[in-house]
Amino acid sequence: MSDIFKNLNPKQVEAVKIINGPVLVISGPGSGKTRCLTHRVAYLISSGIDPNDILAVTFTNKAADEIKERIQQLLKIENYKLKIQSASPTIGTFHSICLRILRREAPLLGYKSSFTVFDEDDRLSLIKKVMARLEVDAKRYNPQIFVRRISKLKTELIYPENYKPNDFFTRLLAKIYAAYQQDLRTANALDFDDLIALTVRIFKNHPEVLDHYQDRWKYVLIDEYQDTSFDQYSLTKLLSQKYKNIFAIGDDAQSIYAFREADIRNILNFQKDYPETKVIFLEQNYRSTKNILAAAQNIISNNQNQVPKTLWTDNEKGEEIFIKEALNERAEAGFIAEKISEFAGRGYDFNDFAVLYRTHAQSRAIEEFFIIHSLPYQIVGGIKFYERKEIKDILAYIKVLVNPSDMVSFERIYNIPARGLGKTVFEKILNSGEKDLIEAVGTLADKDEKSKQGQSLRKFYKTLRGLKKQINAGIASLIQNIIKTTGYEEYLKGLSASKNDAYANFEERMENLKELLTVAKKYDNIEGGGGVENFLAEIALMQNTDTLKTGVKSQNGANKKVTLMTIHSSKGLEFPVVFIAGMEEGLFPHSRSVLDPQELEEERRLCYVAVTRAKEKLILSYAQRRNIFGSTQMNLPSRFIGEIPQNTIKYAATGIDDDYEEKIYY
DNA sequence: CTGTCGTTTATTTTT
DNA sequence: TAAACGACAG
Repeated sequence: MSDIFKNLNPKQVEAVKIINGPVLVISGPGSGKTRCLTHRVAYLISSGIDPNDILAVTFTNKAADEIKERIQQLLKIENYKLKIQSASPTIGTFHSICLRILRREAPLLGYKSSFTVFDEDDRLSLIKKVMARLEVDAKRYNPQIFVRRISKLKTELIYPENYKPNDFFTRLLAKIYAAYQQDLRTANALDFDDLIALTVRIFKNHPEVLDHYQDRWKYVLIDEYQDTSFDQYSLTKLLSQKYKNIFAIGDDAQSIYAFREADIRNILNFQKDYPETKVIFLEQNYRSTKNILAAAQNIISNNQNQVPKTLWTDNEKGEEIFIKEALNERAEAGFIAEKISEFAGRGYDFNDFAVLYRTHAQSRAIEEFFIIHSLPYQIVGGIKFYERKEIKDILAYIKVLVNPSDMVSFERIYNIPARGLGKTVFEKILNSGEKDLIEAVGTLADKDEKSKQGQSLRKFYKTLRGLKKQINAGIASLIQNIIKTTGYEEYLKGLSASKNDAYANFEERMENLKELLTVAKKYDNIEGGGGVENFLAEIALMQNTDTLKTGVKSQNGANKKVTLMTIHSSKGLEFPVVFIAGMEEGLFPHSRSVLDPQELEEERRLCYVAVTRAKEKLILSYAQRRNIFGSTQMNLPSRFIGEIPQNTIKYAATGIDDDYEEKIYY
């Protein structure tokens, strides 16, 4: 029993031990948030609570996996006498948990349980289609605007039937929204926002269903509560309404996703929602030096909208925060590269370094200088595995086989590989009135047996029918069959042969398909894996290969790399040495945010997140001039620099060794 | 279908 | 500046 508390400080113990009633844990950066959460779950189980009664919700798959793993380890150590062998708590992302609920309950809303999940791409394609149909000029109105607005409405739980437009644009939006939602229905598909919002709708409209899930999960834990949006907030509130055993953990100061509808008020108002709440502050920081922590603290203290708290640490004072003024972004990049080379010789590995920036565009200059200095690096946030064409193509085939009403996926594949079918035929198939698009192909083929096109249709029909039969024969073999019977490999060969497609070479694409096969095989091997539908859905809810490859990452130092990424993607991570580049007014805080006090506060939180990633060394830099969209801008140093206490700062010498441009071009 | 040309637009993105 | 997209010609 005692092992659960062994590595916890008194505050953490307190948070872990309160079993009943609402608990809010405000957990500062580096204060052991995940530890607190996982130990709490372990403690609940050790106190005799049925693991089945526990639900833990996270935002990312990565977080869910980490929590699962750590709980398992804890329970192994504790070696409980309990039934934990057979039962385990439910741990997953908001989306995956709602997916599971909807697989059972979607018929209540008139969707088939086998519904497809549309990802970001599918959703955009569908919006474009809708706009074309309604003759909305895509030049005048960027389709993305509608995607965003609709997404926003859904997180506010507003659907077309209760949306009240009030001017020309919103009337247009309402029209598109209604058509889009209708099309989703026709396709028997849900988008990401639907997963949450429709679950909430079911809970609201069907009290008996809500009651069932309230009893199913009597203990609800939510990670990163500051990042919840209104729909997610509503969901957790409904779920925990009956037993009120809600445990929310997070840090208002690290709320940086307002632009994705995260609403900081959810955490700020938690006590209003649950008057019985016990609030616990985790303020001891185990990560950073005193200097770094002081800097972070001073920066964030300039925000009005926050829960007051005082972080402290037993760590040593550490070095001063290093600030470098560079002539331009190239000089800045050169400085960072040289510093890393210098430190790397003194006991640091390359993966001890992170270079953080506000915008992706900043990575280019840095990258260039890393190459010049032969520094190994990786950029986080590049092309996502599942967004690659070859992966999307094959998945689209599977989607059509599973859900022949999915016109978005069908549109993707009807002429890939090229089989002489054009847009006109596609429209015909779509407007045939047949719900099953595969059958529509067959019917159309029957109509004209003779023509070249008719024969092509017949062949396509046969291919799809043949594949459909193998749908339950294992996902891996299904994929192999798709590649074989459609001639996809030859198609890829042809693609890479056309000179324009330089970077997407054949071998690389085949490698990616192999990777997909590996995932599929893994999935096939899970007993009761839930079949193709769930394979597709889970993939839709998963972004990077990294998520899949955890554990494969080499630990042996063979390929240690400096990490380059946006501050947003650095949340939750830590590094011994952190560089924050582009500390300039207009860039950070971003010019789009400086006018609105709310947005400025979010930028400040972003800065707080960035600074608190650092364990030992923190190096900030800014450029006097920066090339931005072709023209040179002169920016003042970021106001955030001025919010750091002077006695923790050391300014680097400027001027003398700044001529990096000369160094390259002489 | 493919390539070219002009136009547009450039913050962050857990699902 | 440059890259991404869409229109349109071949």
